[in-house]
Amino acid sequence: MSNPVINYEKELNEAQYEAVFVTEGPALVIAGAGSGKTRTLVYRVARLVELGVNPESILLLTFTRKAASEMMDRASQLLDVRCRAVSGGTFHSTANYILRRYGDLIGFPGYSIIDRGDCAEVVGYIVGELGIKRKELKLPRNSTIVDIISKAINKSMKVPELLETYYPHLTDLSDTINVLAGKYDEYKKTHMVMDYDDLLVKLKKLLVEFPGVCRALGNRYRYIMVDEYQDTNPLQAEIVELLGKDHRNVMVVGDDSQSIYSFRGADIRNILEFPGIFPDAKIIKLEENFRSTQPILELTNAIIERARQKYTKCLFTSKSGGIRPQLVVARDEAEQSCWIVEKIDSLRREGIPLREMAVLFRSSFHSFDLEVQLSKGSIPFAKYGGLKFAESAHIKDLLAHLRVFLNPHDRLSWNRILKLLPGVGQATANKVIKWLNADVPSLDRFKEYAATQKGKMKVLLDLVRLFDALSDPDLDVKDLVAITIKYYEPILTQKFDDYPKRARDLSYLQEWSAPFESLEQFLTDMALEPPEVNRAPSDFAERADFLTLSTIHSAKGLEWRIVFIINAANGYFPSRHSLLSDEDMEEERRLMYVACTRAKEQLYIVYPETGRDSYYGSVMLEMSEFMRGLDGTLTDVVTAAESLHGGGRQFRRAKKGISSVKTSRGFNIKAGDVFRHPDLGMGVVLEIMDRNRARVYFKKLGIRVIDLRTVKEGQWVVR
DNA sequence: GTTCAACCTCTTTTT
DNA sequence: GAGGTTGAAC
Repeated sequence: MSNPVINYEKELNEAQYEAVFVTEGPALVIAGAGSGKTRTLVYRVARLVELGVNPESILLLTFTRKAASEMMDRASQLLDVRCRAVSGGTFHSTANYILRRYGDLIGFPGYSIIDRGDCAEVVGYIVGELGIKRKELKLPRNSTIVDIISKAINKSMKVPELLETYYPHLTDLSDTINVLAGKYDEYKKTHMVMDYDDLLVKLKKLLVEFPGVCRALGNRYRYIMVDEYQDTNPLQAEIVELLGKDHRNVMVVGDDSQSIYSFRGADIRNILEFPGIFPDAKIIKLEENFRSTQPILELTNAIIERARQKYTKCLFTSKSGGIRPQLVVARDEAEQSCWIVEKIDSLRREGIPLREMAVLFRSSFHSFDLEVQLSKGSIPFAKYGGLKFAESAHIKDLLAHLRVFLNPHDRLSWNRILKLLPGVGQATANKVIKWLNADVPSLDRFKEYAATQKGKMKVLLDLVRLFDALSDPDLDVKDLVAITIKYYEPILTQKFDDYPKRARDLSYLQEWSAPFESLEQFLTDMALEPPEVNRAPSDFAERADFLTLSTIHSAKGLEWRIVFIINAANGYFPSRHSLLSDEDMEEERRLMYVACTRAKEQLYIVYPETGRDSYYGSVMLEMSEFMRGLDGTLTDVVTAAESLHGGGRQFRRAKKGISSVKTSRGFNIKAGDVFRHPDLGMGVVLEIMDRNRARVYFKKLGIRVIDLRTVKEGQWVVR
């Protein structure tokens, strides 16, 4: 504790200082993008601990565990290690922590947590049990049914009511889906499982029905801070209210113009109505932007000013200078990817590390093409968002074995692992599970069953051997994972063509499991806060410096010197699902705002002029409507072809008139000609550089400069 | 009756 | 790519 006293006045601006020093009573901090929100929270944690508050009685609720743990690290550096002891995490992990202790009061003495995929499987199982004719009824996919059930809970609506508003085409199925929702709930109760929503629902139930527990928890968490409050749902708001009602030391921090999770039930009204719940709440606005340069801020302010809903603040910066955001028009997705790769390469050569750059997109599949091109261009990257590591088939396979080992009641996992055995399909799996459930299911019972089997069914003994190996009490979590991997590897190789990649994931999983003290903790954590990278750089050299690819949702709260936004075209971003609803379009706009405000120094917004459509083939696209009217005024508009290779110089030259050239072999070549090179394949001429050189875009290799003296006339196909 | 390979479609965002 | 569907092969 030898750190010098923190100089709050020097290190914070006025508004931040005020937020840090309001240590008692309710407070609402409206924090604009890049206004030092995290900094403020960190200093406030340090301040409270400095004042002698027990760190464990500070509850810091954030959107991801990583965010909480980074804040605690920074506070520790500022003050001392006591800050590491702050109770921090997501709403869900905090709910889990509390329910593990008090769950028996509401009928859940123990439980496992199931993810969205598991939920869908439960629904599928129930549909089968009830003998519902999927096709006849035109029942939507299981995952859609789960979405409906979850949305109903998060928006506090009844299923039929929700269907009317959000899924009008499914109102005919209202009764069926309602029945399914009921059965689904029953299943969870009898099998002792909770989904993500349950964690919040059950926590609230506990707080409401057991005032004593509520008081005890309020007493334990004397200082509550909630980050990203604009993205909480009404259920979460009620939980905060219940926990804080005695001491009222509740500070919520957020930005109404960055609310991007309404699809998950988040309600922007939470933040706007906070002063209604705590009428004496201090309202503090952080409006100075420390992140972006003036031209970027001008663009982002313009984007959000055009929103229908008026927001509560206006950002300013004292930073001047900086280059204007660039709006880059590419011919198609291939050219877009190609441009990004080249641009990143040239920035890297200028000495900017990859870790200072990010490519952001609306939907995770938007980056597929780019991922391929980056790999070809030897640019290492990590991808965030989209299908999670923990949700991929091979990881779920592996974990299912451990889940059965821990809890033989888990019928979903039994089903999964049995079907992995050769010669075992759904019918056999059902038979085994039925037999197991005729009595109390246990590993011994399974062993008994396997022993009686003959012929093909002897493969069940493989599983028995696995469970025997896992039963050694001296093994730690990492050993258990290692043994299971060894068992699973032959199945993996057989099942997946891309098994080397997946095998790497498995060893990564093994690494990840090492610090856990119990299998239960490990499995809970995998459901609640799994590793977030879903495509990590493959080797150690690459791990030193890599590019970030991320969905905008996963980029929340982060910043980079250079940001690229791709596929900024109507239908992609804004998403085509949102085009018909004003409300959804408003959220898309906020999403664009979040994306652009991630950039500190340079911002590139890229879109392709043509796209692929499964019905129409090639289609024309238009620039994202959030950029309309801002192109050319607050952004520079360039085409990808011009901009490549520091295109300015070549662009001028092209303008001067070299658009066609007579080669030394005596025939004319012009930009736009399609051409077949004997070694490089099909290409299109982008630009004639001089008498002897042209830049050509090859389908296979991207852009290459070729020597015109070497080409023969017969190779050209004039368009 | 059962498994499994080959085809199809569709792809928003996440704790 | 993952989930669903279909039909051949056991």
